Amino acid sequence: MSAFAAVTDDDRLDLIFHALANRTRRALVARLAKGAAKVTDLAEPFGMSLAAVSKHLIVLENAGIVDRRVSGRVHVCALNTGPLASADEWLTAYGDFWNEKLDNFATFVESGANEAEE
Amino acid sequence: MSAFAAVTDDDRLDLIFHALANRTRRALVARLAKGAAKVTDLAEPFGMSLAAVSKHLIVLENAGIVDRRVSGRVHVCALNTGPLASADEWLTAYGDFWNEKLDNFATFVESGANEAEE
DNA sequence: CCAAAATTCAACCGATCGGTTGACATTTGA
DNA sequence: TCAAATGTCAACCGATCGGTTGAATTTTGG
Repeated sequence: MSAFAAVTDDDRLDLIFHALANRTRRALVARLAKGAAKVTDLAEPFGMSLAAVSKHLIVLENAGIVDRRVSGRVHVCALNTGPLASADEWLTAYGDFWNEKLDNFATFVESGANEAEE
Repeated sequence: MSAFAAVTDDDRLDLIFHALANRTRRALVARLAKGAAKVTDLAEPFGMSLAAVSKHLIVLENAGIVDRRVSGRVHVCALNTGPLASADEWLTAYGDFWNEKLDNFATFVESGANEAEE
């Protein structure tokens, strides 16, 4: 609720969905779901430079999906499920009607759907 | 399961999460959750060109989130919740352990967490 | 028949993405 | 003490993003 530089829900969802829109970052999330790990170990399975994985982790961190604890020279990363829950809430808010109005396109098609015609 | 140009789950999730990583497109999804609509009507609330909204709709369509029915010169768009459900499944697969190992970072911190040290 | 409507297409633009490499700062351990 | 380890930073690169404008295409209605 700060007066300046207000961070909106849209800002947060932009960061969260963008962070998840990359398979390397999703793999990092999947890996971290099994437990905390340091950057070097996280980078090992991927065929790319450490710097590249480091940048991916920063993207996840900026989205709030990953927490980091620095102890000495090693950075230990861990999953923060809060933002994942936010994304999940957004999805279910606009998608959980797959019970009531399931497939509104099909119903639209057979109803003649004058609503959308000019 | 075609032999050539196999489309993987990662490919699909890339498209879906990318499509949702933009607030205009999320607003379009929110709008379409209330019912099918034609492109011009969908574009009206946004302060941008029709072509821009058209491109956003194509992104959503390529992700499978939006279906399109062309009747004459109007294109009627409708939500397809399938891909939203896929994204939801991914999220819950890697996030629903917020019951059992809730906040594995906190537990990691106080446990000494030799697992991740070198 | 023909102008207007609906929409995409094509070209362009600056910004961001996802990767690289090399330099840098800090910490560790022998 | 000092080399190796850990990780980020900075600069760079080509590709993609998100928007614009203007032209093209198709369909409609008078």
